[in-house]
Amino acid sequence: MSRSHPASRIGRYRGPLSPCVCNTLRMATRAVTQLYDDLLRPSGLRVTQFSILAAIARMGEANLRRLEVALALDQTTLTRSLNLLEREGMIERASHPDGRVKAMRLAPKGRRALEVARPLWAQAQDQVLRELGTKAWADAQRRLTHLLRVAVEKRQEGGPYVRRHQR
Amino acid sequence: MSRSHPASRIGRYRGPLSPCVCNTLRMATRAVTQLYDDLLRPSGLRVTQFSILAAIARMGEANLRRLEVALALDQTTLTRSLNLLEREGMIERASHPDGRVKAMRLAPKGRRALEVARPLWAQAQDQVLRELGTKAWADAQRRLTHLLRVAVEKRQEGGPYVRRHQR
DNA sequence: AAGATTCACATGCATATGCATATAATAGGC
DNA sequence: GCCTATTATATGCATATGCATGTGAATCTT
Repeated sequence: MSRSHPASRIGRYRGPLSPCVCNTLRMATRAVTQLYDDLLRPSGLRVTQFSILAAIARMGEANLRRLEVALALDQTTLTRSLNLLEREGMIERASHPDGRVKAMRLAPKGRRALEVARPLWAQAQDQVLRELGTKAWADAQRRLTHLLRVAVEKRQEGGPYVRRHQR
Repeated sequence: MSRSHPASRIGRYRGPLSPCVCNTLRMATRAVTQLYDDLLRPSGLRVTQFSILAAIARMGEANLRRLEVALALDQTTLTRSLNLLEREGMIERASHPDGRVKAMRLAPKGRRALEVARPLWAQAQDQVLRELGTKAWADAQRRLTHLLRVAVEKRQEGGPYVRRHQR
């Protein structure tokens, strides 16, 4: 198992891996994503897909705009992710009066997958919270959510280097 | 600028966006990455590339294994990222006694790009730390780094659902 | 109601990410 | 030294991500 060796070296490392907030977040996110994905594997869902399905389940019926807001995920990414989930039979289209809107809801297969995934997700969540501490995470979550809001607001203001296409 | 509208809706949202640690991390990481990338744009580097170049600069000379450990980034991802940086002329090969090792170091162009990028990175870092609070971030970083280590250790132990290829 | 504008979504392109596996080179055991 | 195991990196495949832009449908303006 050669792939496990560098892991053990990471395991021995002490001290901050990088002073960059973004890089630290990216590193932690990669590792945590792998942890969730490992545990979710029997459900056939990755954590990214699980999050989207769970969001749709919460909303009952969803479209790109609402999901873009709820998941802070670019619309163009969502278009493709939803197409994948639709091809897999996890979600299906729902009719909508506005001809522009592509409303989607859970399909039976998606509902079943979600039911299988939930307890697996809970395991991953437990493992992570045990390490972070529930209280510390509540605090971190507040701060990350605040940061998320601010970052989004900054670019909507349009800073000097935020290139957007204008018409 | 239609792309900015959903952003403004995210801006109005209050409360936790998701109870899932992984999803919260992913959302925050996406937003923060965009903030850094926006500011880094004049340097021609994305924050992912910046992190790799900075790591190589710290090491002086690097190979995949060392970077895999330092960046907690899969070796196969690094192979491709380094190829891109090499094609761009940011890094170059350095000779190495072990014929298997692909040692790399900064090329002049990479050194220059890094110098352009550093103050831009500092701006992004400042903006983020101003929101998070330097002290709170120090705490969060400790926890995230700990979590990273634990997540990596968990999969090196090989949990029930961690499929690895054996020979 | 026609024309312009806005809105919701899709597409082309490029990078980022990781799993499963392949390949090449070194190290070890005999 | 030879055969095998290990190590370092690469490749095939698939998803994730976002920028720039395209397309079609609703809305607004006059």
